[in-house]
Amino acid sequence: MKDVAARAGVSLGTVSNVLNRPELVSERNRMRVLSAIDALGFVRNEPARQLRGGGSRTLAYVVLDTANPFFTDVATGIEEAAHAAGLALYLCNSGEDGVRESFYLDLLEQQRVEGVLITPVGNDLAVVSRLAARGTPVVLVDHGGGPERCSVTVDDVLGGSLAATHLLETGHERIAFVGGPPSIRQVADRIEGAKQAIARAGTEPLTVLETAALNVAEGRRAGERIAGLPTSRRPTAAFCANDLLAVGLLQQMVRLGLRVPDDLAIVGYDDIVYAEAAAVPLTSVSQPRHLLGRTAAELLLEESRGTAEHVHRQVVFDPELVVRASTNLRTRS
Amino acid sequence: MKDVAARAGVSLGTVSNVLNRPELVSERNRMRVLSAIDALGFVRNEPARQLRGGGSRTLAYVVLDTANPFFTDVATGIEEAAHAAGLALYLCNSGEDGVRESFYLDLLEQQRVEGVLITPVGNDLAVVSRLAARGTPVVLVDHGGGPERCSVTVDDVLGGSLAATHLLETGHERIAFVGGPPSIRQVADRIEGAKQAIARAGTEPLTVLETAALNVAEGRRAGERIAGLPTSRRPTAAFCANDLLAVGLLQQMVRLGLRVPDDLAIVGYDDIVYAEAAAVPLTSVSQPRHLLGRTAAELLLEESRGTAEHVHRQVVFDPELVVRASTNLRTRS
DNA sequence: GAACGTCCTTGAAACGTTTCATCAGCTGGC
DNA sequence: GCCAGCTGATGAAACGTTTCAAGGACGTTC
Repeated sequence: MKDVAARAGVSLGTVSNVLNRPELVSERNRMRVLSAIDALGFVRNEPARQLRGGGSRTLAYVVLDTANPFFTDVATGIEEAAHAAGLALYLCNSGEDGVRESFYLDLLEQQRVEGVLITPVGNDLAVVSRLAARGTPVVLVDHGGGPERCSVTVDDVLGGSLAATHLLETGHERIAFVGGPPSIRQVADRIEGAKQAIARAGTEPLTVLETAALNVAEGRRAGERIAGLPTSRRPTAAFCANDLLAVGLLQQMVRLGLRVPDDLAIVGYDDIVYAEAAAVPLTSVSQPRHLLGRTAAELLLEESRGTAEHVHRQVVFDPELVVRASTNLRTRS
Repeated sequence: MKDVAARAGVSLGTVSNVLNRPELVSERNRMRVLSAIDALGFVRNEPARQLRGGGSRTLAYVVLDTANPFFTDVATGIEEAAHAAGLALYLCNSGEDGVRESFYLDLLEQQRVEGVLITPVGNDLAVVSRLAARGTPVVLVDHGGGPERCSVTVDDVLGGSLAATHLLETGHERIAFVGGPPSIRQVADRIEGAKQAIARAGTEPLTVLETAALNVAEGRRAGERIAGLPTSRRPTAAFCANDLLAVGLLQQMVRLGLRVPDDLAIVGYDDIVYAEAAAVPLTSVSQPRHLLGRTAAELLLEESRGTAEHVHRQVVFDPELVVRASTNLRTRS
């Protein structure tokens, strides 16, 4: 910047004014400074700027798993809102690793970002609380955090209930839940919702087929277990904790010669793009991913800009059921 | 930091030494400083640190599209290498938007990151060149950029050739390519490779079914077109520019009552996790995504740390064919 | 007991901005 | 011709670190 000032024949302060309050500078000097900047290829030094001025104009989202399409859609929603407010968004991938998560949180705090959005790895929010206590605004995404924190979630109990209700209405009385481990809050809530709906209907209680993880391979394994049951005890419908499981389950059914939805109806969760693209398009519980992200970003902006007393809010969205061929007998070819 | 020094009863310099060269400080003072840091909840101010010291210990990857599993896998590879070198990785999503891309590049340059990895939006590398010319190390990912730049790519001509050769070897003589627009370098190269293989075999020339984009919906549309052809002119095999197209094509075939691979064999590209999970598991050309990312990060580190004369390298990986049921008659149920 | 090392600690300078009080030069009014 | 008021430019201070030359305390050696 010193060089720019020298080349334009003005003082340091004037260059700074051109950059920050151009209306205070005369036309002539503004031009000279701008052309000097251009000629020298000058690039503002953001760290120095921040040191003096404050704001970093940057938000960060610590993602649980970038490989999961659900989270990347949420991230897109966040970015949209951030961009509208003139802020940049950095994505950090914790990869479900608590150590990496806190590594990134430390870094972001040191970097003095304007605020942090996070889908935390576990249920222990100690690191997050520390961050917030020291003054960095934090919003939890797809994870509740009590009244002293902003959060945005989707009602998983309702989602479970929607799925089970739909299966009951299409005539199923023997329903299995496929998913796990139940220590994941989302899984537990979805089971709970399904159980409630079934209790209301008064039919046979929900069977839970626990899986070790929420991926395609586990879905296939669950498919083997279901197919191995005697017809009399085999469920006529399966509600999967997410679409990856549902896809695996569907694939295994086809392989073993069982028909979907005739022999087994399937409901997934998340409504990822591949759910519709499956050979038998999957009925799935859809979450407003985009809106989830956008709302989270807006809460964060509100918290970070709100001068003094900001009221923490916990926003809960409702999921929706998307019915497709995997449960709908009439649309079968 | 001043407060910490005061509370510990030492000078500023000593606090800094505890943080950066603890071996120079006496046991007693080190303890006092550390406990003062703890008590005060002191967090290093990274911008100030950078202003004085230099390095930002941060890399960034400007991703073309975070919703595409291919790129998130590449990102995972990058992160692994960055982490091993003690650096953090920020992900920025250009979302195939040139304006956003250059917004992020500017920001990263101002932020003085150690280096930038990028999968550029278009073929115009002007912004990238400017960045590099000013001294920020840049590595292109999945995009070639001439000898004056480091880049990491996969040989798409070879990939196209592998796919076509496999189809020829399994007895197909009427092969269609599904994909587009051909202005995308990857698409053009894959067509080129397939054409070469077919020319070598001397069979009927490749038909190209151009699509407007590389997604599932376009795949379904292509499926309609293929199914609509009279049997005598209908291809017996389709090579799709990526797996999303292949998934859509497969789905449409099933819907319209055509069998895969009997009536139409299908080969996809990218080998995304959903390729294996399709109801008829897809044969696909697999790219070493993880390795691609790791190598790119290593090149960047080499360039950013290499003191003076760094030789730009263009690394090209070979793709591999993964054969599954969508082309392999023998494994059909 | 003086001279010399070793080991720690210190204070000041520097990094590249922004901000702010001050000042120079003009214009216009009387 | 003088002064008030205004516009625009200026230089210095400040932001929170790191680094480095210099100095202090203490122990060892002759």
